Amino acid sequence: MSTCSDFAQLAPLTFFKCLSEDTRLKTLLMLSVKGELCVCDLTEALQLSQPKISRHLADLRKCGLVLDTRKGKWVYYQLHPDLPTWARDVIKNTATYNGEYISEALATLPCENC
Amino acid sequence: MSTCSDFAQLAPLTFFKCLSEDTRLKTLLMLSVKGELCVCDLTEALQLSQPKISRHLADLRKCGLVLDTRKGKWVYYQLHPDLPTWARDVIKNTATYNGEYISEALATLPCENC
DNA sequence: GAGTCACATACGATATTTCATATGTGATGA
DNA sequence: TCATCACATATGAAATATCGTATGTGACTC
Repeated sequence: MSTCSDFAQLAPLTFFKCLSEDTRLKTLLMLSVKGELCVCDLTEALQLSQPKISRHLADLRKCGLVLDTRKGKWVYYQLHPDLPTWARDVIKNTATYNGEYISEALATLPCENC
Repeated sequence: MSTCSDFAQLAPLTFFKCLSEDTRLKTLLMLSVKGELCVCDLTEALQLSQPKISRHLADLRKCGLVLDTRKGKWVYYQLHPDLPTWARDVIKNTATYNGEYISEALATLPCENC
């Protein structure tokens, strides 16, 4: 997707473009459920190449949907704390009402608080 | 976008792909606010060519997001009554919290119940 | 039934997105 | 400081989406 350097408020179109690709959508839903995941978690859970995951995470970062935090060698991602409420709700509700869409991916993750 | 012949429940990815393009997103938000609009209303409000509007409406139809009803020479569109609640809520809340995104387009419509 | 209005669709051309592969970068540890 | 691990980015090719233009279709009017 196009680099979305939105300084202003998150534009709805920008937001939904981020949700319109399988890897990005699953990543956001999983982050909503799990709170925080590192790149290798996502690579493992979605069974995809590391560059592919990384590229989509970069898109989400540029649009302000996720926040990355380095902890030693690992980089952890979470939904951005400044996400507008309406957008956060879209992600949360989508995860809630479409459990089967991410259940398989979630199953491969170490069960921390599930 | 690809033709989405989803027999099953509306898949979240299919849904968000429909929302990921300017014309389609504005159309859905306007239908959410106005309830029902004909093709010429949308063409006028969005200032776009008739084939362009028509093509995007066809996409939304094929994905089951809108329902069309012919009334004489005119074809009226509405959000599909069978839309899952979570999907309908996404559209409604997006319209509510992003009024400025469609306000200009809405302003050109005859004011019926605004 | 000929003309017109409102809308749908077909067809290439163009633009955008996505991807695999290769390579770069920062942190850690020997 | 050299190697390695975890991750990011660059590049060009391939797939997908979008568009303008032309044309088709159903309903109404005369």
